[in-house]
Amino acid sequence: MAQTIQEPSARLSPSTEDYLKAIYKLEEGDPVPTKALAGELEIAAASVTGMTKRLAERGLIEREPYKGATLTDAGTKVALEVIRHHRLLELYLKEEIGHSWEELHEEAERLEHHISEAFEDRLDELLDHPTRDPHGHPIPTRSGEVEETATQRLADLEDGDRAVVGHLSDKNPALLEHLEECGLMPGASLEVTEAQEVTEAQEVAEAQAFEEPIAVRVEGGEPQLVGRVVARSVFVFLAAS
Amino acid sequence: MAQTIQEPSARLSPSTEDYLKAIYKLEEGDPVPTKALAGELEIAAASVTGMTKRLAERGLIEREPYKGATLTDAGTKVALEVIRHHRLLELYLKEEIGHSWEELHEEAERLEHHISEAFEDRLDELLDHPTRDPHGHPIPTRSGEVEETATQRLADLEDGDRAVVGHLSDKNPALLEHLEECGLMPGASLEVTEAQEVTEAQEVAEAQAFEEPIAVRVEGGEPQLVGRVVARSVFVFLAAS
DNA sequence: TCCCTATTTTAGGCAAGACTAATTTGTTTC
DNA sequence: GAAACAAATTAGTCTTGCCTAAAATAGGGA
Ligand SMILES: [Mn+2]
Ligand SMILES: [Mn+2]
Ligand SMILES: [Mn+2]
Ligand SMILES: [Mn+2]
Repeated sequence: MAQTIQEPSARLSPSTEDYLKAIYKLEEGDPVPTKALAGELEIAAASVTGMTKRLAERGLIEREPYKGATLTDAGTKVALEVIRHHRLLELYLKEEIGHSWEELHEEAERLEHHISEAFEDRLDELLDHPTRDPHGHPIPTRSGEVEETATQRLADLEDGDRAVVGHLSDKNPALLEHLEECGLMPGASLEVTEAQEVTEAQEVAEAQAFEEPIAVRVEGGEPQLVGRVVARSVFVFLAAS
Repeated sequence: MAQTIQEPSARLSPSTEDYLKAIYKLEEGDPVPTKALAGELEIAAASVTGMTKRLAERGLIEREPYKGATLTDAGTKVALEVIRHHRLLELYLKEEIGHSWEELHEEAERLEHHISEAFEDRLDELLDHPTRDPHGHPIPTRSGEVEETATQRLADLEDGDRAVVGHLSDKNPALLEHLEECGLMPGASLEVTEAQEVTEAQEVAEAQAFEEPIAVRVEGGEPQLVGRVVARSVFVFLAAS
């Protein structure tokens, strides 16, 4: 019970930060169950029980046995700081260092725990105070504000819909390569067209790779077919019709 | 005894890497005593005994009880890799990110353990395959070659000696600031002059800060007085007279 | 209401890396 | 050669984070 408040200078462990980040990602109003957290972190459930107890003692989360974990304000603050590090790093590694989609995530996943606040600030300046990472995820501000995120999937749009790409799933690097070639990058405007407008050769190729394609025209380009699996990993802001 | 050889892919812990680096730094032919290592790492001697045993089991060092530790070839390779990371990072942070002398060392000390080989290669390219870090320390090549290091101190030169600055002690950031103002940076050519050539006002100022100054003229500049303490932290290559 | 099952927690272990206190060893000195 | 002292090692603990196996619990379905 005696929730130990320690000096803020003490660096939290990478493990601690990853737990808080994972809870932040999974919580949507209600508490995150042990098993969900275990899945996200690829760790045994029993280990999560132990760790979350310690996090609760430190005042970073609230824990309801058999229910799940919720971030406290302190915990949320840490999570957002780590996410800010992660996303600034990803953008930096992509833009300035030239890392591939493949390398981006892993490198940022490690470095996010080890850069100083001064480094964070330098990156922010150097990148001209960016608001989105290369996947289109919002970069939290230093004070913890987060921009809105798209919830609609490209795969769920209908003929004639116009939209702007918000963000892309970052699960699969190969898919990101593909999307880059298609011009389906965050910020791109697009329109869902009729399937007929697409050439047959392309149709065959796409159909082999990914079933049930959707026809899309990215602004300034030709109409093209995009596989449903692919289109499901593209999140868009639907334009008011 | 059964010295476990493990797959090279397994990342070594920061702690392990710091031990190897410290042994590399302290060994000069003969084994590094427990106490010396404990001092360098700011860790209790008993802890060092325990850790060095484990390092020996892993084949990274050789350990002679009551004598000390020596790096094996495998251990040396790791030490040089970490040092390469450290020095590339220091240069990068100074040149591209704009870190201060103060921030340089600490940041590099952490990040050296966490960057990927791909990142290392990118830094190397971006910096145009540098051979020296901001302090003038040689950057080991990927294959583990290390350039020669200066051993003579500016403080020990005599009137009329000419020399080129090799490297600077990296203990004290404030001192590095001072040296930068004096133009005493790695690569600078200099000449030790007669004390009389220096103005009296400067003499007084310098004498207050650091006793028993030495008179130095850096190429392209005016003669100036440099405190003995300061001059002791500047290592030079003496020019053949 | 009772039982089944998935989830969660408890119990017990382990490795890494640190600590302090006690003991041993090596070395120097008289 | 014994005593004294410094250095090193051993012994015993601690914390963090992970594991597996066993026990407990919550909640839905019969
Ligand atoms: Mn991480
Ligand atoms: Mn991202
Ligand atoms: Mn280090
Ligand atoms: Mn250096």
